[in-house]
Amino acid sequence: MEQAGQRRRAATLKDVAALAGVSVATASKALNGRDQVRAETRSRVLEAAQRISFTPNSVARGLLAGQTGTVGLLTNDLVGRFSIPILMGAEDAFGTGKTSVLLCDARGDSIRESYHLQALLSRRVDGLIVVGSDTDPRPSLGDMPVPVVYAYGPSEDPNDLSLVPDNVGAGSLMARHLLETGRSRIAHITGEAGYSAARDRTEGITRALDAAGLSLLGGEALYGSWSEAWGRAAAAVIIDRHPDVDALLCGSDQIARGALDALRDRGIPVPEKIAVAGFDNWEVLATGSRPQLTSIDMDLEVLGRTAAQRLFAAIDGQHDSGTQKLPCRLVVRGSTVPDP
Amino acid sequence: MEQAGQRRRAATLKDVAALAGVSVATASKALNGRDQVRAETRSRVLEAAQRISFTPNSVARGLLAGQTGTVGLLTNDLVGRFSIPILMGAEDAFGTGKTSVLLCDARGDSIRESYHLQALLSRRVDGLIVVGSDTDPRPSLGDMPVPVVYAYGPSEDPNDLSLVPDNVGAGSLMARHLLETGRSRIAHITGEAGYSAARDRTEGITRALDAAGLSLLGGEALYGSWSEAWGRAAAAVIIDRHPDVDALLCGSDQIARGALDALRDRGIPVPEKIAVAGFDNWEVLATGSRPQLTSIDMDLEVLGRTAAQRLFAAIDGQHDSGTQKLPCRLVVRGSTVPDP
DNA sequence: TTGTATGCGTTATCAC
DNA sequence: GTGATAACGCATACAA
Repeated sequence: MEQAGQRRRAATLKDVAALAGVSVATASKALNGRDQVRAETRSRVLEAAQRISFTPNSVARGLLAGQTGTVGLLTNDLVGRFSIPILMGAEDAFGTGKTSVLLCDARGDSIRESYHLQALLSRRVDGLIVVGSDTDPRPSLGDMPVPVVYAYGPSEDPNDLSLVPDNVGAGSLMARHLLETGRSRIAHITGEAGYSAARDRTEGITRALDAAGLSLLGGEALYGSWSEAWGRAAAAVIIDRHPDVDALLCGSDQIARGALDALRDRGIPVPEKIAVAGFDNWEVLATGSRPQLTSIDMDLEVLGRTAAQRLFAAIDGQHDSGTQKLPCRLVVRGSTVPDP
Repeated sequence: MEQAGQRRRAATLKDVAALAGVSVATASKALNGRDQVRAETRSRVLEAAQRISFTPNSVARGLLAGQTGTVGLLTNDLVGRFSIPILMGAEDAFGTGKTSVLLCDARGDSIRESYHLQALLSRRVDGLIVVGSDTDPRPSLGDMPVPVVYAYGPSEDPNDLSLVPDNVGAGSLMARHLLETGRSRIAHITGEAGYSAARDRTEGITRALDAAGLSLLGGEALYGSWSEAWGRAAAAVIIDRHPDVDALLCGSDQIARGALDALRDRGIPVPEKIAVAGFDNWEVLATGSRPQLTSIDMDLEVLGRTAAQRLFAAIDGQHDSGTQKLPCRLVVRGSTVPDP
């Protein structure tokens, strides 16, 4: 540890102007491509700016314009794997422009959340994206001085704009895939019934089976936890109780991995005898297994990007509201269809 | 979609002052707890601020103070699982104060990186944390107008301050654990040799074995890829070639999961006959397996927090440099020691 | 105790 | 084409 030499303060427009021998006004015009400046002057200014590596202070610019070019992203579960793709999608959509993302993780604590909210508001973000930790509706932030878009977890208030994955549709999509590939005795193992994601997927599955004149094997879904251990246990139960089962539709990739394990232990070939499918398309899990796992991808990056676009629109004055469902995508792998 | 009603602009100090019937100066003093203001006046101002829910504009404040209270976090691999804990740690350390994090993901593209860097600099961040996508040294950003701390992936320039996990130490730690629990015929399956993390861990392992008068089974590590498939394949090879192996020390939890699978296929009991261990302590993988996986946790959240603290110190003028290694932590589970 | 004036860095509006 | 000046919202030195 040593004491630092005095760090040079960043160059300002005044420095550039002085170096180029013009006024700040002219320097500003030259740098911003205004056409009321002589070519020779402009190049002189540009060169000066280059020389002292001038970077315009967008804080000052923001103060003047009343827009900071920043948005707040308030998440509640950064560790979970759902926030990240959303964040990336949003960052992507903003990144191409000149908007930066201020990230806050409230860790599911509402005290922390309001604290962070305060900080973001005081930083005068142009808008907010609130990312839920699950798809269950959450309390609205209420009336905010800037537009807000809720992503993944919707707001309870229908006057807010929320973007969520269409889990019901996802369930139907997967069920239809299994039906189309010749399965008819389909069991459904899923996570905690407290999660609307679990219930929605189950509903979608049930509907699709219904439409085909079928119902779930055993009459209902097996709710448990979002873990491999539960997948193993539930799969074992189902196999014992319904030896003629031909598909294990699992509520998450973790559960599906557990189911695959259980089948392997019993020497039951997948997908030949029993198909296995998951949700979330968590690459590492889905592509690491034998066989690889058919899954549903919620396209969260698209969701994040869409949220960013909607937020832009809202900042532009386009008010919108309600909970909008975004489609999910089926990813077929070897666990439901034999590899060629 | 409907046109929004005019959104009310945020309240300013002037509004508060007007409402309280004082000057902005007095209002400012009252709100900031300066003691040159009459108690009655202060309460009048506070009440006015409350009424119109005034939030001080920290952009304006930052312009004045020359400090924005924001730091940039420049990562190169948000999808990967290493950036997030670091980010959380940093966010945690900052969050308790009044610093906010501007997040940018360069996605490993240096064009994108310099673009984001420019944006952060123009936003006048007080400092930067650069998170590498792996532990290999990366080019320095060079001379920056603000302090920079490199986390996870060190800078090539020793004049920069870098914080990295001690992978050599981690390797030794794990090897010693295996030795202490009675293993001596230890094979090492790891990822791509191009990664310094792989080489460092191998080195640490080799050293520890050396100190015990032993060497790796087969004489050297098996380099491959960071995947379950490789873990399965390599484990199979080792078992065939060295039937007396008593430990498979794997370079990542994914590889270890593959190894566990291969052993299970052959009916070899873990840990009774062969111990299996991984690195990274990726909870979902490590706790989902049978038996659960002993692993090394790089304590990345601590690393992120430390990076934030170091950055604070640097902003305060405490210059520091060099690549500092942070200790890793052994997490013992059932794959090396029988469950009680 | 309170108010006036100044400046932070930038852009826009107006004179020149 | 160029330059002086006001304004953005706030905090502070200084005057009253």
